[in-house]
Amino acid sequence: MRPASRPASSRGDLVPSAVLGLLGTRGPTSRADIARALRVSPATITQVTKDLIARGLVAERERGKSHGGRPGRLLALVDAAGGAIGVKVTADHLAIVDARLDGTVTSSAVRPFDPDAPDALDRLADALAEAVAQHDGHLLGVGVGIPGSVDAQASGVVTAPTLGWAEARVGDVLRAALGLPVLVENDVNTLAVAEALYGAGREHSTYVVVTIGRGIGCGIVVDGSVFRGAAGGAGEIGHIPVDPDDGPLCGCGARGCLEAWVGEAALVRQGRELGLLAEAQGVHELRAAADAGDTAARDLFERAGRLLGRTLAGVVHTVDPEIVVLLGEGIDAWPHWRRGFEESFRAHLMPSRRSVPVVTEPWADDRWALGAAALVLASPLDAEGVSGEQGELVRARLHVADGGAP
Amino acid sequence: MRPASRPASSRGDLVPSAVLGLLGTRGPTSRADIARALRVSPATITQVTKDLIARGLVAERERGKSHGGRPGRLLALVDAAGGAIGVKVTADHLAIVDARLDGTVTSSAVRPFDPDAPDALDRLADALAEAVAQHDGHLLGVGVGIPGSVDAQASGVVTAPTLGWAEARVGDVLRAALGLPVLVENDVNTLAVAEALYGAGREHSTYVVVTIGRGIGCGIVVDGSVFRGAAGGAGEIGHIPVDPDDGPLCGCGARGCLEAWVGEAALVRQGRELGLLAEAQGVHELRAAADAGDTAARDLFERAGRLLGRTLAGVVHTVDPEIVVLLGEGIDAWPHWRRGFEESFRAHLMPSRRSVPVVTEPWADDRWALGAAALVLASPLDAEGVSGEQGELVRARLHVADGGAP
DNA sequence: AGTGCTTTATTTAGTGCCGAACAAAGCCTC
DNA sequence: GAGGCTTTGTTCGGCACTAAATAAAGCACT
Repeated sequence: MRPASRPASSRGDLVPSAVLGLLGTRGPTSRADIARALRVSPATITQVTKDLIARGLVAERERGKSHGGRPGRLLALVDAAGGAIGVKVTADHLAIVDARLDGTVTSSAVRPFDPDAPDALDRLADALAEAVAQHDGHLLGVGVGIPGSVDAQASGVVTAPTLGWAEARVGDVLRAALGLPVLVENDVNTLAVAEALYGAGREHSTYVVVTIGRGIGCGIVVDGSVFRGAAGGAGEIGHIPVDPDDGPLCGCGARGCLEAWVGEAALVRQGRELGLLAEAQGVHELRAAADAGDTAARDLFERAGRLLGRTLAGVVHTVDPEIVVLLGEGIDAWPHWRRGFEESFRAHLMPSRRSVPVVTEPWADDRWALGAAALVLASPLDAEGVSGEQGELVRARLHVADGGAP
Repeated sequence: MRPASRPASSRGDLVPSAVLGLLGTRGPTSRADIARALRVSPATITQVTKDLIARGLVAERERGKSHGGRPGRLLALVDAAGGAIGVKVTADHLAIVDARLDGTVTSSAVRPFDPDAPDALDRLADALAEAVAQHDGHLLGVGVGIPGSVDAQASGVVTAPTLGWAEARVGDVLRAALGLPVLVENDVNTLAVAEALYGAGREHSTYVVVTIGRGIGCGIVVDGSVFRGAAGGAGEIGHIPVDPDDGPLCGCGARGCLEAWVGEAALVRQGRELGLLAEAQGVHELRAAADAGDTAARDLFERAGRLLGRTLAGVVHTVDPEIVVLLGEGIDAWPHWRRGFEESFRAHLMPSRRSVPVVTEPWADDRWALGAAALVLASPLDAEGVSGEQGELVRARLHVADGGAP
C-alpha cells in the first residue's frame, strides 16, 4: 500500500511545548503575542499557561507596553528551564558544547577523536557522558552533528564516508549509554536548525544555509523546518557537477563535483600547484597571501567564488529561497571569494530572482556543536515531527522539569 | 514580527474531505482501509462516513474480501461526485479539458489564444465559461496551468515572460467571471499534482517530475504535496547555468541556461546549424532523422541527454528524491536522449544516490490541461493548505454536491 | 469626567478527533 | 460444530482546541 499522502500530522498536545520553546527563544512575551506567534486561539494560551504557571515552569512578569489598548502581562520561563549537550563529530576531533534554551553556551570543549577505531562509538559515548555529568541543571537531551547522511533524527543511523562509517547506529548506542533523548542529524542541517532558532529564521521562513569550509554543504529550510529529502540526503550541493569535462576526482567517487574544485583540500592543492604554498601550509596561509595582495592567491579565490556563484544560482532556481545565508569555517576568506561570486551569481539568475539577498554570518569554532545542541532545543517547536519519537521524549523531559526556581 | 514558525496547521474538518477525495481517486474502499490510508482512527471514520452517508454523498456497496478476519463493507462515492475544468495556457493556444474525480477526461478542446491581446484575460474567461456551460453535473472548480510563476494557487497572480504577462490577476478575473473556485498554478506543478494523484504519487511521496519540451521544467513533490519555494518559483531547472563560458543567450536574459541548450528552440537551432533541418522544419523532423539513423541528429540528442543528465544529477543531490519522473511533449524522442543521459547522470551521482530510478511516462496532448484540472480535484486531499481559501471553497462545493443519485 | 475605541485576558459551550473497550463477522483448528 | 484467532466496525468517555461573549485595562477624543 502506498504511504499515506498525509503525514499523520500528530495532533494534540503541541501547544504547551511550543509555548515553552517560544518563551525560551524569544524571552518574555504576552499571552496575546504567544497566541499570534503560534497561530492558536487566545483561549488556548490562557488554559495552557495557567497549567504551566501552576507547575512552576512559567511565571508572570511585569506589564508590557500598551499598543493602544490594555497592555499585556508578560510571561517568562521561571528559569533557563533546560539545557542540551551538542557535539560535532569530525575525522579527527569532537567539539562539545553545553547550551541553554536561549542559545547561550555555558561550556565548550574539544577532544581528539579517531572515528576509525573499532570502539569509536563507545569513545563518543564516553566523551558525552562526561559532558552530561558536568552539566548543571535540567538536561533535555543530546544533539549530534555528523558530516554525512542520517536516515532520521530520531533513529540516528549514520553513513559518513569522511568518517569511514556505514550504517553506524549512533543513535541507539548513545541512547543506551546516556539514558537521554538523542537526536542525530547531518552537520549542515544542524546549522540550519540553529539558524532557524537564532538567526535568519527570525526574519524568514524559507531559505538556504550554505557552508564553506572543508566541504561545501547546504541546509534547506522550508516554512521554518529543515527539508531532508527522501533519505536525509538533501542539500548535498558539494557534489553538484560543475565541469562538463569531468574535472578532478572527488572524494565521493564522481568527477567534477563542486567540492573537488572549491573545497578546502582543492584550494590547498591548487595553491601548491601554483607554488603559493609550501608542503606543510594550508588554507590559512592561502588566505594570508590573498590578504597581503598576492594576485595569484586572489585569483584563486576569485575563481572559486565564480564557480560557487554559478552553482548557487542553480540551487536558487531549484529551491527558490527568500535569502541565502553563508557560513562555515572558511567564511573568513569570503571577501576574496566575493569578487568572483557576486558577478557570476547575479549574472546567472533569472530576472525575478536576481535580487535574492546573500548574507554572511560570523563564524565561531563552537558553532557546529551549538548547532547540534540547537537540534534538541528546537524540538519543542517541531510541529512536523521531524525529530520523531526522540523529540517527544525531549518534550516530555521539558514538562517534568524540576523547576530549579531560586 | 516574524512569520510564525508553524503554518497554522489549519486544524479541524479535514477528514470528511479527505475521505471523499480518497474514494474519488481510489474507488470503493473499506472503512478500515480508509482509516489506515489517512492515518486517522477507525472511530473517526465511522463517525464521518455515517454523516456522509446520511447526506447522500457516499453509499455502502458489496462486501470486500476477507483478509483473515471479518471482511469490510466497501464504501464508494454515490456518483462521480464532482468534476473540474482544467486549462493550460500557452503562447498561442488554450487546451481545455473536462475531467472527473477519478482522472478520466470527458471532453477535450483546443482554442487559439493570443496572450498579448489587451483583453486576453477576458477571452480566457469566455473560453472557460463555455466549457463550464457545457459541463454536465456538479462542477467543483476550475484549474489553470500557466508557463510562469504564480504567487499562490488561491490568489493567482501570474508573472509569465513567455506570455508577456506581469503580475496579471488571473485568479481574480476568472473568479469574477465564472463564479467558481479557481486555482492557478505553474504548469509543471500541475503535472506534479496530477502525478501525485494518479501517477508516481501512488508509490512514492518525495520525487521530482521533469518535463522535456519547449522548455525544461521541474515539479518537486515532498511528502505528497508540491513544493513551491518562497514565491512559487521552485523547480526552474531550465535556468540552471550549465556552461562555464556563458553559452547561448536564454529567453530569461541570462546566458548558458540549460534550456538554452536543450529546449525545443535550442535543438531546432542546432539542427539548422548542422544543416539537418530546413527553414520550416522543427523538432518533429529532427526526431524523425534520428529515428532513421542519421548520426548527426543522434549525436545532437545524445549531447542534450548528457547535459540534462549532468544537471539532473545536481538536482538529485540538492533535493534527494526517491525517484525521477520524466514527462512532456518532447518525451517521444527520449530513446535518443537516453544514451547520453544515463551515462552522464549516473557518473555524476554520489554512490549512495547512484541507483535513484528514472522513469518516463507516456504523453498525451491533453495532459497539461488534465494536470490543471487535477489541481482542483486534489484540493480535498490538500492537508497543508497549499490551495488556500479557494481550496476551502472547492471542499465546500464537494459537500453540497447535489448527489445525482439514480 | 465621560464616552468610545482598542487591545488583552478569561469564561463558557461546543466540536473534531482519539483511545479503549466491545460487538460483529468471517476464517482457522481441533 | 465449538471455540479461538483475526480483522472490521461501533460506542463511549475524554481531551485539545476553538469561537463567541464578556470582563478588564489602557488610550483618545470630546
